Amino acid sequence: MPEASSPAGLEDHLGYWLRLVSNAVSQSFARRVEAEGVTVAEWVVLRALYGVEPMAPSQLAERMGMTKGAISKLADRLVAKDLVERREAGGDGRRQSLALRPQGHALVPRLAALADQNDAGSFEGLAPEERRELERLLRKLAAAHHLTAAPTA
Amino acid sequence: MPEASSPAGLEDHLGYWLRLVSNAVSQSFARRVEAEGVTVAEWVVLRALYGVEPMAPSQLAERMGMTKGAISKLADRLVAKDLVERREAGGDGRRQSLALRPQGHALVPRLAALADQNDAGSFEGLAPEERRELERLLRKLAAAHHLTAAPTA
DNA sequence: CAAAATTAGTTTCCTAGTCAACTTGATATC
DNA sequence: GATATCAAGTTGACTAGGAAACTAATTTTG
Repeated sequence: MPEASSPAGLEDHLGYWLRLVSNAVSQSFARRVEAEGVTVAEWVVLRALYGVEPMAPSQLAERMGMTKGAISKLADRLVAKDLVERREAGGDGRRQSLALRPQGHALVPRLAALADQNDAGSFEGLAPEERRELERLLRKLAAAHHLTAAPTA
Repeated sequence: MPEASSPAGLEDHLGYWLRLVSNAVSQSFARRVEAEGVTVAEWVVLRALYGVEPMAPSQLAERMGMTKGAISKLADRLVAKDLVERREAGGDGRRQSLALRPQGHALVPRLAALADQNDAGSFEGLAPEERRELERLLRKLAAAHHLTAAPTA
């Protein structure tokens, strides 16, 4: 606990530790997936599109907590890499839907393996029950903040 | 648990939940400090310089896990805002040191209060003992990854 | 002590986001 | 049915950071 008279320090905030560890884990994962030519955000999109019906950009934006502008550019990059395909959706000329192309579909399991490895490496410092507890706490916070996030399932 | 045959989903990774919650907490904090005209990274620098001897940019870079290039620009912005001062350090013409200017010093307690509020709001979904446990786990991970981070003390 | 290597910080180019203005298509209202 | 409004996506200006080339000052080495 800090002295009564001094302002709270960085280390006194849970948010600080969260950001510190999260950034390290994400950077580690970014380095891994870079070898497959994609970014973390691109992995999230690819996985979200895997094994489900084609999805609207706006839906992705909501799930990923990104703006529609960001998704638009992200989709551009994935299309340029031939991993994802844009289609006109339904009768509505505005709506489109994004779907995996074969190359993108094939990539998902490899990226998932990298994610598995990264998780294993990043959290090996915790005992199994600690990992479970961490997950429980994080999920609880996500729920409390209505971070509905990726159903992928 | 995912089916044996399907690749792991986003939700199956602890890193995913960590990033999700961390981003939400950081964005929330970013919105708060914006009212004081600074960014989260700037708060970290200001707090790190508060109540200690002037510090070299390279030292800050290491503590914050940022490149020296990033710190150089960050320092530029803080100097432009008159919150921080650059000095030539010691006899070595290369080294410099960064120190708070009065305005910067005065700002720290106000930003610390915002950080307190943000932490309170972000983690109110957890019981006190859960918060302590989360902090313990995060610190343990930080230590395991040699994220020595900010001593501020 | 001159030349080479090293170190601290800066700068340039690039990437990936946000925000807000814009375009275009659909819907609602009069 | 013309017009106003709304919704989906795109675009452009801007921001923050990383990587690597660069500058300048010090230190090491021959």
